[in-house]
Amino acid sequence: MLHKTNMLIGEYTHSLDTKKRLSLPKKFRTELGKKVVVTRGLDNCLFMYPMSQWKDTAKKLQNLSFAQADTRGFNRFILSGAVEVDIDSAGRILVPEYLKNFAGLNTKVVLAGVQDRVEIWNEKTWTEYKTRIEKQADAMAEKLGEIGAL
Amino acid sequence: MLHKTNMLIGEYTHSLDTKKRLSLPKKFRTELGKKVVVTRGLDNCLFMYPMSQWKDTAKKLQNLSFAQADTRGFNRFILSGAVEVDIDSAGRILVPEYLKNFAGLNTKVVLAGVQDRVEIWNEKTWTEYKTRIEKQADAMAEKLGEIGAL
DNA sequence: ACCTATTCCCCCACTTCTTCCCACTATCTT
DNA sequence: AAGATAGTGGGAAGAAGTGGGGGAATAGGT
Repeated sequence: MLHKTNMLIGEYTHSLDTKKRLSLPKKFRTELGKKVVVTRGLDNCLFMYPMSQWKDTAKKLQNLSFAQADTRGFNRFILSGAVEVDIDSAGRILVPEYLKNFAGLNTKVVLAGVQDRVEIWNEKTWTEYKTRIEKQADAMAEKLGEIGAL
Repeated sequence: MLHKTNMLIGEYTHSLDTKKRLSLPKKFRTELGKKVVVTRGLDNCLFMYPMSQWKDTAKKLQNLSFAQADTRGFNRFILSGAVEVDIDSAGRILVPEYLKNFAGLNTKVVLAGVQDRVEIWNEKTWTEYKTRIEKQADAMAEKLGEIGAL
């Protein structure tokens, strides 16, 4: 299913000001539209989806089995934290207090485009995560190559 | 799969200027078009793809689930590291700060054509890598010969 | 229901980085 | 030797990110 030609990619460091405003990178704005959904993400970051994309993602989550306690928990984790936020005239969003706390955000924030979502990270957490991943990347590529995914 | 008649081949040393601009070898330009994607590569270099080629790669990555920690990490590594850059009137691209840092680039940079992509290396890292590989090449050939790959 | 206090949003100003354009040099060609 | 072409460098206009003030809206308490 192809929605748009562009996907969200790239890494940008922006700052969260005292009013909890966060400006989005210019490159993301057209793709994101004027309203987004922000939610708790995995690995201690936030996920931000364009509205169109969010609907697909929410649907996928709903299709996960209700019977299992762990997927039920996973659902709650993602869905209960979701907020619809609109983008102001300067291309900024307002990050709710509880999400800011969840991701441990302070002034320095990293916005990372990953396919159909943007991830919002505390800068320090991000760099730590990245160095950890970089070490594994070569081995990972090899493994994916073996199963023919790449 | 070859789409065009030319493959990207050859090795060139160019310089990254103070504005993080990098001119592409003339030989690559027609093949690359006027827009490319640059991303984190393996072995500490950067990969540069023509748009057409990138789309294939990106599609493969889409199939990796974000529910698993390792593929999630690999996705972040590649996708958040990717940038769509266009080539200016002088045939140069702009290398983002974080990619420059990742590959440890300074002024001397090597551009190496590898089939359907161009790799961008710190010159020193490149020469070191090459000498290391050359030593292994004989042994490698033997191994590949044994399993009938060559 | 009213007043107060806080949050939020729009607008404007400032600063820094990017982008575009032009110019210089070196090398290769004719 | 002159001309062309590739690679490199720098200056100036423009845009993107950031920060703050004031008015509107919302919530909360009495």
